[in-house]
Parts: sequence; structure tokens; C-alpha cells
Amino acid sequence: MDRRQRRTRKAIYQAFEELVGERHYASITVGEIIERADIGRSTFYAHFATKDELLDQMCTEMFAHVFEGVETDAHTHEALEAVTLEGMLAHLLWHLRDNHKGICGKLLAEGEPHFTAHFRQLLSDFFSPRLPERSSWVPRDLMLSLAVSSFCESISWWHAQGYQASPEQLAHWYARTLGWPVQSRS
Amino acid sequence: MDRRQRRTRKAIYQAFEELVGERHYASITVGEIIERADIGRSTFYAHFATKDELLDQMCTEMFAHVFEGVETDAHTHEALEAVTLEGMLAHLLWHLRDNHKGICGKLLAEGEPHFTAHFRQLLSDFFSPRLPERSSWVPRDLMLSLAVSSFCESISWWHAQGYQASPEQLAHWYARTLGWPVQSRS
DNA sequence: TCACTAACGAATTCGTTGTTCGATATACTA
DNA sequence: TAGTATATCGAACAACGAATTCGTTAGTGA
Repeated sequence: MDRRQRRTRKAIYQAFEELVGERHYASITVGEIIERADIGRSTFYAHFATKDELLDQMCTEMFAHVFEGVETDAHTHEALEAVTLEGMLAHLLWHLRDNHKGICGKLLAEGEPHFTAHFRQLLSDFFSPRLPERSSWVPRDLMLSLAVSSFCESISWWHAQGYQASPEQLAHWYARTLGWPVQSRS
Repeated sequence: MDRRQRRTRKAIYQAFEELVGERHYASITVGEIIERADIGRSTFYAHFATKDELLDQMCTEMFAHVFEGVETDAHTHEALEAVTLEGMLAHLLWHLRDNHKGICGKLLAEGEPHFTAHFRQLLSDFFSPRLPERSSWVPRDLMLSLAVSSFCESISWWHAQGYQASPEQLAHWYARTLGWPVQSRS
């Protein structure tokens, strides 16, 4: 890819991340993004059709890093026992907090529909084969939806609290609330 | 209130409800509302400052009816035993499905931020003094957030399923998933 | 060096929001 | 029923933002 393209793309991403960190996503205009990124208007549209597409592409890139190592890397941050559902969730939370300045939590807390839909899809794929068995019968897709939305809500709450609790702690509370098998805590 | 005002207000509400039922809320324009309601542009703005304010006022009116009788009326639809948390939730679901053509579920499923925030606030107030005690400790405000978001998600799921399950059934599954004390089911 | 193509940015079109105002129609009330 | 108040009408208007166009400038890579 042309160096110029890389530069402008990076500038756009950075300006966008800053703005999302500062303000409500919906209120950000393309004009502000190009001003902050210091690029021409037509240049922006040469890269992204709309503001939402920018968000989408950013999510894709951002989550590619976050989700790929959830299973394989878990043992590098935690003990080997971490390769449980709760451990993987803690690992995921760890990434979400640190890798992108908590933008994920911010967008979830704002209820930004595009982002939420994107994130929920990924979570759905992640949870789907891993849902614990329950003693009592509940429709599986309802259970999945509740697991996903509760996890999103936990992140949103975490964000509102300034990320005070540890990822492990939050994952534990989350699992507890859904009545899932839980790791013993020291 | 002047009869003319009542008439236009009713026309606006009706047109708006129809449109919300047909299309994504965010894509509805004021122009479409006034066209469908067959009123003048300035007339709309004499009643509501923005489209969102229309939604807000509509919610307020709509929920006033739904929430007020949750405790007092529960025994008219169900047996007296229904005055339990699960019973009250079933009663609430019953109203939400029937009173307004499931618009509530639609807006929740769309993730419409204004509506969701409004509804969540009401649910928060409702759940707050009623949260069951748990054996294991979890921060109370996190528990509350999870209870609220899970209930919203259950409604959203219900909507997506075409409201097939009964309110009682859904309330039961909801309570089960959160590991709450549960009514025995025949 | 040279062809390619990205970036520029002002001008433009488009759609939507929200306001204004004089004319008209309707509703309350005495 | 007459008379006053006021709600509605609707075209015109200003403001804003999205998205496009296109001739010009400048950086890239071979």
C-alpha cells in the first residue's frame, strides 16, 4: 500500500479515536474528523464512504487483535488454569481495557448501535459453542442472547466505574450472576 | 385542552406509531411524520421541539399506563400468588406486548438509545428495591444493571420471535437464567 | 527521470432540521 | 350567535451536514 495512503489512514484513525474518546459518537461530524486529521474532504471519502464505515473498519481491525488470542494466549497472562470460560473472558476484558483506551466500553455505554451490533456478533460467535449446560431448560438462543448482552452490560458498567475492578474480578462477578460454574477465588 | 390540539396530537402519535412499526426509528424524518399525519410543518414544531421529544413524550404516556398497575392489578390477570417478582414481570410483559403493538420490543431490538435509556430508567426504579438476595456477593449496582439489561434483552428476543412464548413463560426463563427464586410451573 | 496516483479543497448538490409570518380556519365563551 | 382568541396552514428561509465533482498539486515507486 502506498505510503501516502497509510499516512492518511493512520491520521484518520487517530483523529477518530481521539474524538470518540472525547465526545458522543453520534455528535461527531466528518468535518471534525478531517479537520483534526488535517486532510482534505475528498480524501476522507476516498477512504471511507461514511462515518459509520470508518467505525466498522476500525472495529474489525481492533477486534481482530483482541479476539484472535483469547484461547491461545490465555496461558501467558494467567496460569494454565485460565483456559476456562471465565479465564478467557478475563483475558478478553484485559485486552478491551488496555488496547484501545477503553473505547469499547465507551461505545457500549453510549449504546452506539453500529458498534454494539458488531461487537455482539463477535461475542455471539465466541459464546455459542461454549455456553455451559444448565440444569433447567431455557431456549438456547435466548440463553445466548442473555449471555452476550450481560457481558456487554458488564463492560459498560466497568467503564462507568473507571475500570476499577480487575478483569478477573469482573469476569467472576459476571459468571456468578449468570449462575455459571465459577472458579474458586483466593 | 383545545380540541384542535387534541386532534393534531393524536394524528401525530398515530402516524408516528405506524412509522415506527414499519421502519427503523432513526431513518424516520419529521417530513414523513407530518405527511402521514397530514398536518403542517409548523404545527408539528408547535407541539414537539424534535423527533426525539415526540418519542420521549410518547414513552412517558405509554409507560404511565403500563407500570402503574404492575403491583395492584397483578391479581386480576393471574392468581393471587402472582404478586411475586416473577409474577409482576409477567404482568409487565403482558402489557408491553398487547398495549402498543409491541413497539417497545421493536425499539429495544433496534437499540434505539433514547427509548432504551428511558425504559431502562423505569426498570431500574422497579428492580432496585426488589432484587433478590444472592448467596454470593456481587456489587449491587452491577447486579441491578445486569438485571435490567437482561430483561430488555429478553423482550428484544421475544420480539424477534414474534411473541410466541407466553409472558409467564418468558418471565420464568428470565428468572431462571439469572438464578433467581423461581415459581413452580404446572 | 517519468508515469502514476493520492491528496488537495473550493464549489456544488442534496436532504433534513428548525423557524418565521401572514393568511385562514376553528374553537371556546359571553 | 357574535366576537375574540388561538391553532393550523404552508411556503419561504436559514443553517447544517453529507457526499460528489474536478482541475490542480505533490509525493511515490520503478
